[in-house]
Amino acid sequence: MKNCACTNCECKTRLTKQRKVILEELRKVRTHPTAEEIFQAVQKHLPEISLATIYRNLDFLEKDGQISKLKHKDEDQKSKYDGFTGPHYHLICNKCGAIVDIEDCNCILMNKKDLAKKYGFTVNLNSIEIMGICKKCSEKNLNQKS
Amino acid sequence: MKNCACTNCECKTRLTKQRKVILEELRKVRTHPTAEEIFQAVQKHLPEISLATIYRNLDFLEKDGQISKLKHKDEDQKSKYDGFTGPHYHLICNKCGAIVDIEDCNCILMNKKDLAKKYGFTVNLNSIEIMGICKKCSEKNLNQKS
DNA sequence: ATCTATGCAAAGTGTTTGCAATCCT
DNA sequence: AGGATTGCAAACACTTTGCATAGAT
Repeated sequence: MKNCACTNCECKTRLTKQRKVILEELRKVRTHPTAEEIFQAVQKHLPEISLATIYRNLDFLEKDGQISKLKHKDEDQKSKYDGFTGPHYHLICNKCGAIVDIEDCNCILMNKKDLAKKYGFTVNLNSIEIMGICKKCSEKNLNQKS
Repeated sequence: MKNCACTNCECKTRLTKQRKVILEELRKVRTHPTAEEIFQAVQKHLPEISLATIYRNLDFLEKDGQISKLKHKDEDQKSKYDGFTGPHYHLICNKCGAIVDIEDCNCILMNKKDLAKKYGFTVNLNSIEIMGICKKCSEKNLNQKS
C-alpha cells in the first residue's frame, strides 16, 4: 500500500484527509463539477476546508494525472473537473452547457489516425471537446418554433 | 450598401470607426489573437481606443456571428478570437498552445453524421476543439529524450 | 436631434499566493 | 522532527460595467 499521494511513489507528497476526500468526491460522480461544487461536497465531510485547498489539490491531482480539468469553462467562467479517467471525450452543448461523456470512441479513433498521419497531431482522447447543440436543446428549439 | 454594423440590417447598431478597424484587423490575420493583441493592433490606427471598447465590440461581433471566440482560453486565461468564419476546426496543442486550422473536414463530417444519428448532437463545425500534442512538440519531446 | 458607442476608472469574479500554523510520515 | 499542506486573507488578472461625453445616422 503506497503512502504518498501521487502516482509516482518516489515523491514526498502526503495523503492528507483533504486530498483524500476531494478525490473521493470527484470519483463518486460522473458529472463535471466546478471547484465551488466540489468545495460544497467536501465541506459536508470536512467543514473546515477552504476553497484554496480545493484549488491546490485539484491542481495537484490534475498534474499527477488522477483527474482531468476541462479546457473550456462554463458560462460563469468556472473550470470544470472530471474524476473519470477512462478513455472518453465530451460533447458540450453551447446552449445549456450539458456535457455528454462518450465512451464509444470508434469514429474518433478513425480521426485520430487520420490526424496523426496528416498533421502529426497526437490527439489526447481525454481532451477532445466538440461543441454543438445537444439533443434536448435541438428539440426545445423545434418546439418553440412550431 | 448597408449602414448598420450587424448582419441583420433592421437594427440600430452603428458602424463606428472602432468597430470597423477591429473587424478589419481580425480579418486580416489567420491567427487567433487575444483581446489584448487586437487592442495593440487597433491602437496603431486609433491611438485613443480603450480595451473596454475592444471587449464590447468583440462581444458584439461574436453575437452577430461575424467573428468567433474560442471556447478554451490560453495559458494566461485569455480568450482567443477568430476572424475567419469559413467552416474549419482547431487542433490546439496542450503544450505550446499552437492552434492549427483544419479546413479539410472530411473525417469530421463522418463523425458529425455519426454523432447526430447516435446522440442527437449537432456538431458546430466552427466550435470543435480537439486537444493534443502538435507535431513540433512531439518532435521536441523526442529530441529531449534521446 | 437622438440615442448608440466610447473612454475612463472602478468594480466584479474565478483563481492564485504569502504566511503562520497544522499535521502527515 | 521536518517539511509538505492547510486556512485565511489579500493579491492577481481578465473582463465587465457605470457614467458622462462623443459621434453616427
